[in-house]
Amino acid sequence: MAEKDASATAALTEPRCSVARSAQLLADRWSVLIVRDAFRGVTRFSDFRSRLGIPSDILTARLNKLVESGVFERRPYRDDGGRERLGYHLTESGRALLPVLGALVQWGDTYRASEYGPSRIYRSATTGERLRVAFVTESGEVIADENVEVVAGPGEIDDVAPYRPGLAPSNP
Amino acid sequence: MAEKDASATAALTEPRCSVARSAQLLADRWSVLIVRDAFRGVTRFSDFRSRLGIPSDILTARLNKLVESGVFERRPYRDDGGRERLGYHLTESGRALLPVLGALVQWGDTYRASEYGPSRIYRSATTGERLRVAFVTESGEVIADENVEVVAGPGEIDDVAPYRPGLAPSNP
DNA sequence: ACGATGAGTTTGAAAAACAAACCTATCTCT
DNA sequence: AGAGATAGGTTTGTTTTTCAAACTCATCGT
Repeated sequence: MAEKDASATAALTEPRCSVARSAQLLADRWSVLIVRDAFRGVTRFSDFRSRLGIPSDILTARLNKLVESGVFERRPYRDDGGRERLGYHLTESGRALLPVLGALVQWGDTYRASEYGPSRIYRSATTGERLRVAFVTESGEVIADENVEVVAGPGEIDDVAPYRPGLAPSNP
Repeated sequence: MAEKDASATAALTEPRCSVARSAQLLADRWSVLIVRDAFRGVTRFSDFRSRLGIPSDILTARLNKLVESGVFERRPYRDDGGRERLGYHLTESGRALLPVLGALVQWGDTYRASEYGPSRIYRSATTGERLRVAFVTESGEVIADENVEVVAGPGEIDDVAPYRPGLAPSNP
């Protein structure tokens, strides 16, 4: 209850590393699949439930967490001859997860390919061209992964080395 | 042991959806952080352990899983006056996860920003320009998320609608 | 009033994660 | 040769989380 507790909690639950913060929310067996299905147009509790085969208490818990963290918002809807209910819709923040899913799909299709071929294909809505996920500069130039380096930002606490693709990690 | 079992198992453990396959491997509390640290140059069991605060039995299990699935490979090393040991190094497949981490960082920095600023910054190794993750065509044109659509591929089993950014998911 | 339906809760059993102690092979030092 | 030291794990017993199945609750059309 004291401020000390609040900040101690924050230190534990709000790590400085974005990967850790994002992972805290998304890195469990179900959350990613829930978001994936949301991008496929699923909004209803019972649809998530039947498509994923997820226990309903877990679904409740995950949806609550995702709503609290602003990935989903609840929006009322009503079927003909039905009571008003709440559907789960991606917010702007939720829709911004598309590149995460895109990157995941791309990796899965490349390195853990299924015998059936890709199940989802990313295309330009305007030209229909096939898309992939890549690093780009602000001026729109595509940079190959081998030419990407990762360095410490202001939030970095760690004394760890930058990642440089040429210099293989630590012990070559 | 019969073929039937094998394929039934495959159906359960090797879903057609790349998101599901990738998530199966990476979407747990620790795997993402292990891979993140690997990109920061960590290779040793004890370094993963002390940096992450992960129980060692869990770390063993995760590293085994990641080695089995080809994200890491074990490589022997020897410190001065030490016995030979095995380090864990990202394979090509593991290094190909960089865009996944990049996308995750970008989302976290944007929608769940820490008060300290980003902890890791992605730059061009050649020009130093700041990078972001985006969808691009094969000819290198950057496509905004709003102009990305996702359609069923050959592996799709589902009768679900394509994702189109304009047409808000299902219940607008 | 009555049953149907969607969206959850509750309950008790099974699986996974956890912390801490322990083990093991090889090294250095004596 | 024997005594630590150390990295990299296993083992053990407890706590959390997940799971499946049953149950509740509010509201609808009949």
